[in-house]
Amino acid sequence: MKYSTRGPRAPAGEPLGEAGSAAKPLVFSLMHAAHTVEARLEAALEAVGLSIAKHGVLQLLADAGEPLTLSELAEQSSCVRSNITQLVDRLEAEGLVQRVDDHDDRRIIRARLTRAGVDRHAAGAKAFAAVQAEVASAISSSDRAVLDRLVSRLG
Amino acid sequence: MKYSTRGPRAPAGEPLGEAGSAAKPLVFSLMHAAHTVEARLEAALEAVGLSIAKHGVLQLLADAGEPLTLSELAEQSSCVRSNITQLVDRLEAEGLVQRVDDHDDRRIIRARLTRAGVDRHAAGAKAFAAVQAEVASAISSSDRAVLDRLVSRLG
DNA sequence: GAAGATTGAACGATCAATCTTG
DNA sequence: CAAGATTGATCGTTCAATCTTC
Repeated sequence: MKYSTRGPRAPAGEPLGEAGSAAKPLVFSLMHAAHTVEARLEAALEAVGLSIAKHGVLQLLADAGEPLTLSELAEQSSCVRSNITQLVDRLEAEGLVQRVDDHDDRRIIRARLTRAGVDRHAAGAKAFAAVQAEVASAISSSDRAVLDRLVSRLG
Repeated sequence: MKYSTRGPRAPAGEPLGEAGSAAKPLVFSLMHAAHTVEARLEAALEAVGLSIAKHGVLQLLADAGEPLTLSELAEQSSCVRSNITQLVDRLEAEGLVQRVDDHDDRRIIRARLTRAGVDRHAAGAKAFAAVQAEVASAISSSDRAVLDRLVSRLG
């Protein structure tokens, strides 16, 4: 979910004395930062007709360089299979991917990038990279180190 | 959206030479950290029968200490009004809030915490605070300062 | 007409249940 | 029965269109 960016307005048992240090809980700072970045990614991708989710699937297929089964896509996206079913439905409706059957195992269905899908992915990757660079430039490498430590402690 | 936690497997133009420093783009580190925290919040709230969104609304009502109009809830939640309409539908169906009409202006509808809503909010706030404390304890105050700077630069 | 709320459609996500194939 | 994919339900979110009331 898109957690509200504003923390509790008047935290119940707010410990006074930290007046100047803006005691907004870490949790909110973190989520606010992440949502800001996500919003930028969404805006950049929207300009080329993609969502983050769609770009994610196209990226996986482009990286693989060959069609992937829907289960593989689900696993690599860390989501459930039914999610991919629907995402691929929409991508297919837009003509960006195509379902292809496996002739050996008829349970298996792969998603294949179409010509349009390859093009769209290229545009998406460009937009995505631009945001990434923009964000990276706002952050010093020492800040980055802190963030990495944070991630590893939280993960 | 719940952005995939894993960055690009083999970034296109990956600049070699930073081998040891795990060159996963900042963007991914940040979102991964945020999603980890969000997942913990979700799990903690689920245990008391709440989602992050529902807890958010209950929190606003509890903070206000009085019924709020649906528009006020939407504004303070940074979401569109229709979102609140449906959220309040579900909260009302669960008996946690109640819609109350305004007798002066018949367009206005307020959400009021029920007794059960007050109790549920208390449980949610406790669960929420526990996660907050847990996260805070994993982070030094100097790291916190970095994160705050990050937020302000990104916002 | 503008404001407050609702409804309907769509997207992205999850879960449970089902269908088909192995 | 397992595995792969789909369907249907629900949640949270947005947007566009509508209804009622000011």
